[in-house]
Amino acid sequence: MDLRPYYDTLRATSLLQNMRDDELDNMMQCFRPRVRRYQKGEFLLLAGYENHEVGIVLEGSITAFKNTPDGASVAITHMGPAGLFGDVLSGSSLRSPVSVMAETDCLAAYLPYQKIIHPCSHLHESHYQLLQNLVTTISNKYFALDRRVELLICKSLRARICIWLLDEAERAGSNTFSVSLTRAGLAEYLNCDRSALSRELGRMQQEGLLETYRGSFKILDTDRLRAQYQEGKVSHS
Amino acid sequence: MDLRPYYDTLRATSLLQNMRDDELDNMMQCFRPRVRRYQKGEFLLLAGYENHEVGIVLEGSITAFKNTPDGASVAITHMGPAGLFGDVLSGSSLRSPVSVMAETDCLAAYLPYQKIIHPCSHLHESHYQLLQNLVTTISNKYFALDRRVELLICKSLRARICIWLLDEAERAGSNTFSVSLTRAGLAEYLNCDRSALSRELGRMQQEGLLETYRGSFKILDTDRLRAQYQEGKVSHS
DNA sequence: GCCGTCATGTTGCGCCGGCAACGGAAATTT
DNA sequence: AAATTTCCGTTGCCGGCGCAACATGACGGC
Repeated sequence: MDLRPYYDTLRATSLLQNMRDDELDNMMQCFRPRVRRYQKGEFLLLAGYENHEVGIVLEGSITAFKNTPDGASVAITHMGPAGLFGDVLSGSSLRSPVSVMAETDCLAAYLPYQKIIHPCSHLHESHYQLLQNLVTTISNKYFALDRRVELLICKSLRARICIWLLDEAERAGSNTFSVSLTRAGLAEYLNCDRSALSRELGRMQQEGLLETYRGSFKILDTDRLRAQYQEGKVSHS
Repeated sequence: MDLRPYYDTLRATSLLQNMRDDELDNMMQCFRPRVRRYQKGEFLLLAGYENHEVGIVLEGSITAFKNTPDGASVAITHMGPAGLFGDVLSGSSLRSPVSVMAETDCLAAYLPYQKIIHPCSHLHESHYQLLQNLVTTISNKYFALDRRVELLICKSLRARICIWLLDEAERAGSNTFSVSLTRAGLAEYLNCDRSALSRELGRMQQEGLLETYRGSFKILDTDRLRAQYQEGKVSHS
């Protein structure tokens, strides 16, 4: 299948960013990516299986989640076009801890990992870039997870909220920002009960630390937030 | 410096495993690794700085830790000869979240990341292997961290202990195993209070789930352990 | 309009687990 | 072997937060 119509999408991925058309031509010729269309609800990747392809979302959106052993499932990420999945996994020989499902009807392309890691004899300069991008992508996912751990080990809910607020404000580059997360979603990320989150946010508003309505937040006192984060850290004796 | 005396150590790393002598010769010639000796207490890597080398411990041992903003520090890992550090970091443009310090007098070699990712023109087959190893190494670190998150999001201490026990038993390939962790260390990993850990382990012994003395553990009822892990998962509503 | 659904706030109860303090065993030092 | 330090278990206290239950308002479909 000809992927030219999707070159802009490909270039939007962290793996293939800034690649020229002719470079992409070469790569696609070399990789011969598998392309498949999925209906909403179909699985693109099943937990428990090995995987040796890097998936790229071309159209529609997908969701990744873990199956908890009792049958329930916990959402991990949602991704739209230019989203990458299976990237970390394909470099490992482990079985996938996550499943990936089509959130809407969607289209995905798969690059064989072996071809990425073991480029064909007539190497192009761009292939080095691809390798570097792969490593960078995985590394960045590692650090994102690391940040999550940093958050999770905080013993007080207040501290976790503070971290999240400060992080989010930094990302937005402003003390006022809004997110698409629902309260329940935020509670899940912060690993706490939804009502407890509401309660704590309420308290923090009373104390004049911030204002919030639905998905929008406004930090009023950054310094005090930072201070409160220190207190509620780990300590455990 | 001639690294031949350390080839066996190099081969013990996940990065350079199974490389033949002549392959290592070629690589060392290509990489010209920096080698440095450190005294106990010296820093091999400082938090807050970028890093673009992969460090390999040749002699002695090192420890990696995070500086918490209030000056304290939390240990992350200890590594002896053939340990790798800075590997995930070097692929990213981020500043290091961890510092690495010499735990004893030690010797370390550094491979320049750019040379690893961007092999010289006369490519050797072994270099592809190296690249693959690099990706695999980073991926594995990712999944180790992922496992940690899995553990941390369990709301009950009991569930966290169960996961840890089951994981450790699987790793040991036996229901009886011992670890070098101290109780305090285990408590830190499980993100709980040391006394709370003792209390819970005591209860679990009373219930006939396991026996433990110091660093040695013996699982008596794997099934019940697994069942208890299910109950104390996330749920949050 | 009316009704069902979903997102959010609120509140009382109860318990898990953090914390501090102590005592004893084990390991290490002198 | 005495002394010192580290490690581990135990226990009482009580506060944070999970949990369930309910109320409210926003949204959308009929």
